[in-house]
Amino acid sequence: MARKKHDPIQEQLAQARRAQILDAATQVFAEKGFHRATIRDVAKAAGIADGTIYNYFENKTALLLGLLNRINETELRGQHFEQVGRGDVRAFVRSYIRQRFKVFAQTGFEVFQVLLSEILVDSELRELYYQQVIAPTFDLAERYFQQWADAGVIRLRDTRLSLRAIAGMTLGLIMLRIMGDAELEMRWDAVPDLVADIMLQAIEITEGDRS
Amino acid sequence: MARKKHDPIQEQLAQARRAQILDAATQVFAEKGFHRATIRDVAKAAGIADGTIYNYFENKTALLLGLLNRINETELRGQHFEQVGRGDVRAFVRSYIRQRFKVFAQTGFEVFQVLLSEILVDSELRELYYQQVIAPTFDLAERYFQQWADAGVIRLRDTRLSLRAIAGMTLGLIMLRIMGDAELEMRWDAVPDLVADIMLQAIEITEGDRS
Amino acid sequence: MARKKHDPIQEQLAQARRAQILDAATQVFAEKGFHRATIRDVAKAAGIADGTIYNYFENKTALLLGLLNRINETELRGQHFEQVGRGDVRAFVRSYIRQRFKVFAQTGFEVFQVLLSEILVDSELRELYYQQVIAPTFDLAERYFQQWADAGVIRLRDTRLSLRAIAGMTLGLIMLRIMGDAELEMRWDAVPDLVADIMLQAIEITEGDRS
Amino acid sequence: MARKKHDPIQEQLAQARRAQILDAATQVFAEKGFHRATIRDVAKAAGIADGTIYNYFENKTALLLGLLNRINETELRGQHFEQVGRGDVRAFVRSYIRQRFKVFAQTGFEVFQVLLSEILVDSELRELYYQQVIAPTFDLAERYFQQWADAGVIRLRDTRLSLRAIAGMTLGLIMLRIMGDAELEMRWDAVPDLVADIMLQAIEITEGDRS
DNA sequence: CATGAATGAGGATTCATTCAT
DNA sequence: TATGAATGAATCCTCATTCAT
Repeated sequence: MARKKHDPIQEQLAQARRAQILDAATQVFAEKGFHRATIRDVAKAAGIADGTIYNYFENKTALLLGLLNRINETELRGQHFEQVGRGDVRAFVRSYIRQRFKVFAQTGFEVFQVLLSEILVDSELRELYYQQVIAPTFDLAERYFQQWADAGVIRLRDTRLSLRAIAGMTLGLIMLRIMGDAELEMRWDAVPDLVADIMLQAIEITEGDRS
Repeated sequence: MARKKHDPIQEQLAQARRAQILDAATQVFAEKGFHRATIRDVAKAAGIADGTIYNYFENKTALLLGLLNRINETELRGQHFEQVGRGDVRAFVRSYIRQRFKVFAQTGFEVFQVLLSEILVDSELRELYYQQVIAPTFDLAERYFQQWADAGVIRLRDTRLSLRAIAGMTLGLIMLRIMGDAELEMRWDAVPDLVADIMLQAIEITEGDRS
Repeated sequence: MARKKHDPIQEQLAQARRAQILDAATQVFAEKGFHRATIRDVAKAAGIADGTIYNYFENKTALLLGLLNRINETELRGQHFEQVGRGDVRAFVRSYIRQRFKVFAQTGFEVFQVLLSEILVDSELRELYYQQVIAPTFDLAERYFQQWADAGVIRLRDTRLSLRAIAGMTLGLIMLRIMGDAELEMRWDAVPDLVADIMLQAIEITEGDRS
Repeated sequence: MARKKHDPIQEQLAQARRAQILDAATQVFAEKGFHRATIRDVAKAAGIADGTIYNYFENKTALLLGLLNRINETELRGQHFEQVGRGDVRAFVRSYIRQRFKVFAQTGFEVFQVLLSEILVDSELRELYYQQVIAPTFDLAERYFQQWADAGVIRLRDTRLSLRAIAGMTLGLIMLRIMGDAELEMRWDAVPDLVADIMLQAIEITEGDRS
């Protein structure tokens, strides 16, 4: 009668099972869409019984939230990065953008496919995603930009809007790629630097910074 | 029994009814999502009976295709524009971008909300959308850019990819707006010119053109 | 496009269908119990499709409430009787009890079987039943008894409790019969008068009334 | 491996566990009903794991039978009483009825709630209950009554039916109380004597016996 | 014996679609 | 054409039961 409730081994097993289920859900949802995919599909993909899923997730919707949380964690791990950039704005921006794209690649496009799809038509999920993922990123970035603008390192007419344009560019590129654009699929590696370049042009770095 | 099939009045009525149903579908799908929304929801929103919908659309999926076709038509009407721009690249780009955003506004964000959502997880629809809407736009734009590049009016390292970046920016901004970004909602009117500016910077117009 | 919503013919058809479903539900529930019986069982017994039931009843539980309401209506129709008894207490009581048993017979034992079973373990239904069926009966009866007691026609130490004893006797006899007591099944016709007799003895009618 | 099977200590422990489980089952079943209550509910209420229940009971239904058996045992212990009454019929009846109610109180109303509910819709359980609990009681009582009737101590037109009326009264009062009748709950202590009185009136004790 | 994760059959409910009126 | 009642396939979820630890 070993007390199992808070046994760290049990806890690890449970976490592994959750991950296994979420992986299966990602694949299946990306393929058939959240609604067309059945719990049985997910269970089969995970190699477990239907009912088992409910030992780890309240209901089908909770699987989506599970995916969202996972993204959050990945994002947060990615954010540790902040410190990296000091000194050179150009270097910082390039490095930051690259970092972002690395995080996306880690997360996997399928997850975005699934989440974005639902986010578009589920207002609750939408708000959750916006609050937990989009807004924090914007806030962080805005602070940086403002700092640089105040220091005269960059010139930027409309920080908030420009920021959204860049973020939108990234999001849109991901969507276009998901939509199957051959060019993007083929040359995805070139994308981060392109985005960085466009961004750098947009923020008009002053000469003084260049030297 | 007068043959009603090709009666132009009948035809007009039918078109009106189709439009009425698609409008209702757009509203309902945007609110609840394609799958969560029922045919009954659509029928109620349209003020007709469930069965009536099936006199105008094969099945539920056909409603989505109906929306897609409508977009196509709007887009095509928008494309008439082509001729407008000659002469000045700057003016042309600004005018083109404005035109695009006007078309989006006409189409209505809800339609994108619905279509994009399904496009992300329905490969058939995705291909249809890509072939019918995205690809033609890219092709057209590419031709223009190449033309200018060849004429030395602009300098562009990577036409195809840059193009996708700009298109992605537009798409991404629409998505961010759909997601409820307050800044974008508030200042949507300023967005087209911002996009145009960033685009113009990206394509590095040569000095000669400016004078 | 005859407006069907409030068409009295449609209304009648709907009522008939509801009755048909409730009849089927009664049979099936009585046989297998509310929980063991499936909606499919009920549908089959009613000769309709599963889904059709949901056009007339919100859910499975609503079938129970439907049965309860039906009892109410039968009871109320039975209560019209009130006027009957005047003058002689003995005659009144006998006639009243007989009337009650007639109503029970009309309602059918199966309905009680089903309802009582659930009432015992479903507090909501229990309260509903008590408020709608039991309490009104008690109130009415109490008023009569009190009236007679005040007029000195009967002697009764404990009106409220005695009343419950008599009502309990009736209820209990029904239960014993449902339980399959052979004696009661065989001689059910003799039961009303027996109950009336015991009741009459219990309320000790004074001599004056007898003459 | 000491043989545990017939170890009296083990046996006692097992009995205790069975009792513990049945107690939990009674509470849970009474609250939610047999079907709505889950094995997990019972296990939690008993403070043990789901699986453990199956070491003591074949399946969920066996829990009901376990409750029934328990009632039997209580009843049998109560029946020891028989001897008490000799001599005076009045005293005997009062004492007997009181005894019955004491047994009911011991058993607990919840158990009746649960069992009666299922008995009403489960024919197997119904027969079991009738054969094991009701019938023996009737048989016993009938013999007494017949004996007294033969001895001329009481006058009774219809022994078997009257008996059922009295038993029904008891059963019905219990049901009314379960149904939440405030009067009965408040004055339950007065009930046994009331029942006894009504019963005594019903059997018309001859004068000779009174002196 | 005790545990509780895993199982998967079973059932309530929904909803796209049909069709008689 | 319009209607909306009827249909029944499809699916989410529950939960009794098993069994490896």
